[in-house]
Amino acid sequence: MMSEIKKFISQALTILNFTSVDFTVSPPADLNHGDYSTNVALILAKINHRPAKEIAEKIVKQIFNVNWLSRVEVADPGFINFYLSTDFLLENLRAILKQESAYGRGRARQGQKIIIEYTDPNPFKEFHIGHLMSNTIGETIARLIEFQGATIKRACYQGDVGLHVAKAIWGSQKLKIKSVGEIKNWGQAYTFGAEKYEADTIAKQEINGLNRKIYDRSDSAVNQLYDQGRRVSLDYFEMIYQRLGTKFDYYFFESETSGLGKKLVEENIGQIFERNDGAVIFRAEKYDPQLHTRVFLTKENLPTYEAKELGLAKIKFDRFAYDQSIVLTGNEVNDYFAVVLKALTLVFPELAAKTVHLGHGMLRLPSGKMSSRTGTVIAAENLLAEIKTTMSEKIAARNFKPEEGDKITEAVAVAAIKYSILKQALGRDVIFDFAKSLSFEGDAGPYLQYTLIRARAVLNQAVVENISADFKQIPDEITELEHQLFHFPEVAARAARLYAPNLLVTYLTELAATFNHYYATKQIIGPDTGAPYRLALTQAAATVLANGLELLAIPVPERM
RNA sequence: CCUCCCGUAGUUCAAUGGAUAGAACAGCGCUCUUCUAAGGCGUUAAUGAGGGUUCGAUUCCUUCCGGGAGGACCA
Repeated sequence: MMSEIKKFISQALTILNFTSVDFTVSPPADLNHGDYSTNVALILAKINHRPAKEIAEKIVKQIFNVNWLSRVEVADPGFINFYLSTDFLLENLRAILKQESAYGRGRARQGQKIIIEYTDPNPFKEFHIGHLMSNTIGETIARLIEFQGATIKRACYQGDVGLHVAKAIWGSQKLKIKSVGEIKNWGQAYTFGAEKYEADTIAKQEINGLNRKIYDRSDSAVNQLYDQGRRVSLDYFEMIYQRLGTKFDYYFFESETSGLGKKLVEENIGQIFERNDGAVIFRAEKYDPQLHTRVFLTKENLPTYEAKELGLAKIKFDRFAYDQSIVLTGNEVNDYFAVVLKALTLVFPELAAKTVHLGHGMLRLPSGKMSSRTGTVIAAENLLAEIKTTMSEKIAARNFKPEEGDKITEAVAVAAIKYSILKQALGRDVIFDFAKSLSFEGDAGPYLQYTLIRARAVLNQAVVENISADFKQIPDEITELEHQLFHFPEVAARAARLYAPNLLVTYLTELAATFNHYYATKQIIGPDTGAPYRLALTQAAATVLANGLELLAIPVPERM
């Protein structure tokens, strides 16, 4: 509808002999100002030295016989507001009931092949709340883009070689850990190894030696530990992905990108890269003063993460010939990813042009940054467990059977943490407030779940009472709900275009509030003849909430 | 020292250069003989400071103040 309105205005401008200008048509922040609003008159006012309202009036007079608009009005200081007609909005409700889970789909990415990399935990190390954050955001962005018609491949890139692996294996040897089949023992082994590496020079030498053995696989005892630890880690990650609703299509490992990365750098020494003090470096500041020099091959002739990233770009493309490659990481690597991307534009210009890097913020606790190096790391699993424990007390009051109660706590815990991550703009840190996340009131994941479950409860009750949704008896006044439901596809499209899940979260929260208000003020299954229409509206609201929660990858229990 | 990101109610967050800067939590006061009160209704409260661009600035530019991240052989 936005483009139709834009077209009407352009035509009006031609008829009125106004110069064509760049103007916007968009839903205003406040739906009381119409379903759409344009600033065209404000822009023309200056050029034509006439009051904006006068110009707006002239434009409005040129717009007639549009059956999907109920009115077009001019508002101070010169906005033109467009209100959709009741008939049009009712037609949309019918469309929602018909399309169900497909309602809201867009075509902005139709036919595109997109690969998105996120989560990226390292085997042998903890899957901490930073990974939880990356997974949550990445999964939602993947779903948003998929909803716009793209073919999406989800990728996870994992560091299965390198010093952290040597630290973990060294730790497991020193601690004489017997059951290396348990993930928690590996976390302990890594922490021990990492501490000693910093504090003890002998340990440091041993770990460095071990690192070489791992790299060339020359020691069968080490190989056995390595293989077992890697498998345990990967299996464990898989269990978490299942809880969070992610299914990866591709797994890439540093052990496979390092060879190609190294080769790509070596082939371009003298042109793109240069030798310096024994290492091979890339002077990115030569191309952009905001960038800096980074090492791609160390003195030991080992590829750094930067070099591996070049190899990874190519390996991804060979696996899936993408139109776009999205890489989601923590924003602490923003500057350095910019350097890598610059190098990539010189090595593979066509791949670099298709690559987008997104940096998300950190999940912080009131005590500060979590880090696996300082030992204050919080495992994602522990955080979820903590939330579940607190919640189970609340759930107990509701007398669910233990099995269902556990399902509910799981779903609500996932919703609580995911919501707090997704509700804010990408790139901003999330201060995780236990008390607030556990309160489950107001602006939170469980609020959305609760609202949907409640709507469904009404619909179920209607089945029991044998009343079905219908459009025969339309009320004189429709509510804000009908308007909001219409805007869902636009919000989903915008959230996808801007990689901004928070826009969808805000929309869904507002929609839930509107529905809850409706629920509180109207008896949906009431004694009057209006029940069928109210059920249709309830059904539509439930559908949009469900579709939205699906995009956020927030599970919805049957009851709560 | 340099680069990047960020400063919005007491707190945690929103806001596509637009209209009266939205929520939630905390506080105060209401609200279940009706479909789930994890709900609804009311109420107090904010753009770090100064310049600039603009019809219009939380948003763009600039200076300062404050916080965070990064800056050669880890990632």
